[in-house]
This record gives sequence, C-alpha cells and structure tokens, in this order.
Amino acid sequence: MRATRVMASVSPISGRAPAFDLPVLRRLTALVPIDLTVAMPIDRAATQSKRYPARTTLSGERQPAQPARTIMSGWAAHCRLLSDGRRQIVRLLLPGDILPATAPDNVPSDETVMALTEMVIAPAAALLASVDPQVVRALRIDAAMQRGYLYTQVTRLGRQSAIERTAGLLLELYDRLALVGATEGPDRFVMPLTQETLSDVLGLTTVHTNRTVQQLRRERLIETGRGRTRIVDRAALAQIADYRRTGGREAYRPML
Amino acid sequence: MRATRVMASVSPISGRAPAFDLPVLRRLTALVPIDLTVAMPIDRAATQSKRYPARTTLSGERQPAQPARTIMSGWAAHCRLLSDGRRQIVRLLLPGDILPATAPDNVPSDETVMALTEMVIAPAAALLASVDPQVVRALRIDAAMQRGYLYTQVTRLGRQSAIERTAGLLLELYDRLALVGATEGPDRFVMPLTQETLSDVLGLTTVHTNRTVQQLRRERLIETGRGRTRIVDRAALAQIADYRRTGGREAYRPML
DNA sequence: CGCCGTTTTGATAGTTATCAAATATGGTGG
DNA sequence: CCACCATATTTGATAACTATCAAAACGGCG
Repeated sequence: MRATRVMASVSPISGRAPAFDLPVLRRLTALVPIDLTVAMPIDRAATQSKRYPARTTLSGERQPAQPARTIMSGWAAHCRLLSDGRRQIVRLLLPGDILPATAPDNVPSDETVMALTEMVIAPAAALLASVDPQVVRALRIDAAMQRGYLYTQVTRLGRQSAIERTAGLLLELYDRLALVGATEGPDRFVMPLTQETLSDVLGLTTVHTNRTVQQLRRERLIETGRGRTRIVDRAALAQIADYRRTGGREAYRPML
Repeated sequence: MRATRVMASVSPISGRAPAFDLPVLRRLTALVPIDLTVAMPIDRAATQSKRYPARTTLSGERQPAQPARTIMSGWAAHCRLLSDGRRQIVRLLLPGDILPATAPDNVPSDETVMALTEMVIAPAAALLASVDPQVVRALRIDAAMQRGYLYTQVTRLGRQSAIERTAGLLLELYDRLALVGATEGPDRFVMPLTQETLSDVLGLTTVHTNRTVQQLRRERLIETGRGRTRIVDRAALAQIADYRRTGGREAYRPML
C-alpha cells in the first residue's frame, strides 16, 4: 500500500459559512452546530492527510493495523467476497465518512475496504478523542445515520426492484455528498462508479444495471455523462424508490 | 404496549460453567472471559425483567423512550417498512442481544422492533455502565459481531440465491443461539419463525421460501417440525452458503 | 492509430414472483 | 374427544424479472 503526503488545504468549498478542510467536520456541523473554537483544532488534522491511488486496499486481511481516519476526498467501498468470486459492496464510503480503526486480525479475511478513486485521507484521532459535548453528540448522530444507510441497503436489496434500488441509491448518494458540500449545484454530483461497481452495490449484474440506468435516463429522471450524474426529477425518483429517510435528511440538514 | 413483571430466574441452562441468568452474559463471556465478581452484580438485572406478549412493538415510531435492554428469551425483528406494505426484516434479535436505548423521536417512522414471540427482557443499564475492562472489551467485540451479522445480511440479499440465503441464515441462527446456550443439543434449535417471517428476512416471497425449505429437507440437509429446526448436514449447508464468519465463530467461541 | 476498459445490444435461460386454492396444524369451545 | 376456526404450509400454473453469454460499439489515452 503506497501513500504519499499531500499538502494541506484540499477543497476550499464554495461560499458556505465555516468551510472546514475536513469534510467530516462539514458533515458533523450539518448535524449539530459545533463551536469554531472546538472545530478548528480538529480541522488541523487535514494537514496530515495522505494520498492513496485508486485500487489501494485501505484495510483488509493482511493490512497493517490502522488508526481511525476520515475521508477528505475520493470514494471507497467496503466489500464482502464470496469464495466463488462474487462480490457485494456492503457500503460506500464518501468524503466525510469515518474509516474505523482496525487491528491487524480484527478484519475477516473476506472483507476489504478498497479505494475506488484516488483518495485523500486524514487521521481522525483528534476528532474521536474530543470530549466536547456537541462533537460527541454529532458523532453519535453520525453513527446512527450510518447505521441507517446500512438498514436502507438491506431493505433495498431485500425488497426493492432494480429500478427502485438504483433510484434510491442515487438519491442517497446525492444527499450524502450534499451534507459535506461535495455536490455540483443543486442536482448534480461527480459519480465515479463504473456500472460494474454500481452493480456490486445494487446486487445486480452489470448488464441489468446498464439497462436500468438507461431506463432512468430514457424517462428523463436522471442524466449522466463525463463522470457526473444529474438528478433531473427528484420527486419522481423519490416516489419510485420510496425514498425518505437516509438517516433523517429532513431532521438533520440545517444547511442549504 | 402491555408489560407484566416476571419472577426472576428464567432459564437455568444445562450444565455449563457459570450459568448466568442473563443470556447476554453468557454471550459476552463466550467472547471474553469475565470475572464472576464483575458479572454477578450485572446478572442481577435479570430479576427486573419484564414479559411482553408476541407482536408487541418494542420500539418504533410512537413508542415511549426506552432505556437499553437485553433479551432474556424470545425472538424479535427489526423491521423496515416500505409505503406499499412490503416489509424487510433488517436483523433478528435473539436471546443475549442488546436492544439499544431509544429516544422518542430517534426512530424513523418506518422502523420498528417487534416481538415475534413472547419475550422476557431485562434492563441493560448495569451492563453498559460497567467500566470493567473485560466487559468493555466484550461489548466491543459483540458490537463488531453484530455489525458482521449485518454485513452478512447485505451480502446474502445482494449476491446469494434463495437456497444459499436460507442455508446461511439457518447456520447463523444456530451459531448465535449456541453462543448463549440456547440450542437443543449439538444440531437443533427452537425455530419460532413462520415461513412468512423467514421470507421477510431472506427477501423472498413466502411461496419461494417454502419451496426452498422443502428442497433443503428433501436433500436431507435440515429437518424441521414442531417449531424446531435440525441442522442435519452442517458441512453441506456451509458449503452451499459459503458460510464461515458470522463475526468470527472460530475465533471467539471458547465454550463447547 | 490502436489498445483496453467500459458501456451497450441482442438472444435466451433461469430464478423468483404472483395468483388462487387446497391442505395441514394448532388451539378452542362444546 | 370432536368439530371448527384461524393461521400456516403446500401445490400448481403462469408471468415477470434478472442473469447469462457473446459480441459489438464507445471513449479515453499512450
């Protein structure tokens, strides 16, 4: 696993109030307002971020132990492998998400977290060690939301059709990115997943994923191209996917 | 939600070393040995257990806030509902499992935990408040295993066929029950799920679940009857389901 | 320009869902 | 002990959805 240091400041996000360098702070302050005096010291972790190329294994069987980290930029996938080669992406890890610390043998041999794109990752020790009540509360809410994403994933795979799954996932991705200010405008985001990777999230074959995405395009619900996805008709997508929660969008989103 | 007090001692389990009244202690000590002097005071929580009839909603939209509790006996289901009535059971809650505390509005409106059988539930405050390092460690491992069950559930639904899902779930259920000594002998356990409920776990229709179970019986891999399931050919089931982990059976199971 | 990974297409098989009804099963009251 | 009810399991026929296989178009890049 190769990693190179990277020079601090990564993404001076547009004109939103306190533009932290750490996406995780943008995410947490979106959940619970956090004092600047508390947040700024934590934000300095950004200066110690490292860069990893795409396809890097971030944690897995024979990886060294890792402290807790957070994603500055890039997407990763938490995968489970079946012994015949089938792969299921259990959850996607986006900017602002926390990669838990791993002990060397804590990780089942069939579980890996791999970088889907080039990534920049910062240590999360200062954040997780904070005893500030707002931070603690925000972390608790964040954990609850992450659990919610997982429950949603179970429900998607267990009870929804291909088009429902796809619509719902795209909405979730948009909303999760919006929480850290990593969208492009009110309805578009950088979507680095290949259809094959998308299939491993959705529990479908590549071919079927392709046809499903085409259907969504044909019905003018989304637009795709140049590595971007545009949510054209959010209402229709939300209806198709029976999309509401994602951990509590309505309740938790003070920005916008 | 009706609840009645119940007189202490619930299940003097067979002849295993420290036969705690709280299944959660049996589970935790199976993960990390815990001193009796530490465990016994916690075990007293068993005397404050309450009984709930089947179908009780244990937590959900308009339920009162609840402190953390653990299951003494009975099975519950954590469900997600789609607005058209489809239901997915995200995870099953078995004896020894912990029901997290809930704040009144912390629970999404489409999420409920409901008793599948009559249940006996004890408060978990003393357990969760413990600062004993062994207990803390055991709770951490337990949390990791529960996460593992959830990842397994995602993988089952996303990438496995009906027969694979069914085989894997039955093995998981056996192993989880074995951890708290709630099995009947080396290969049998009380299996209170109707095929309809089972379907909502497996993401299948009732009819298809029925045919799948029949196939497992026909091939002499399991036996069922009188609310029991018997794992007849564990090796074959494990092979079909690509079953290994479940959070680390091999690593964590000192009893037997 | 040509290579390689990704997306797209077509034809077909396989798995799972749907619908409707028959057959157990377990518990209850007479 | 038996008839009867409600619930659960089972069966059959058919439709719908998703997978599979193979190959053709794209698209970016050295």
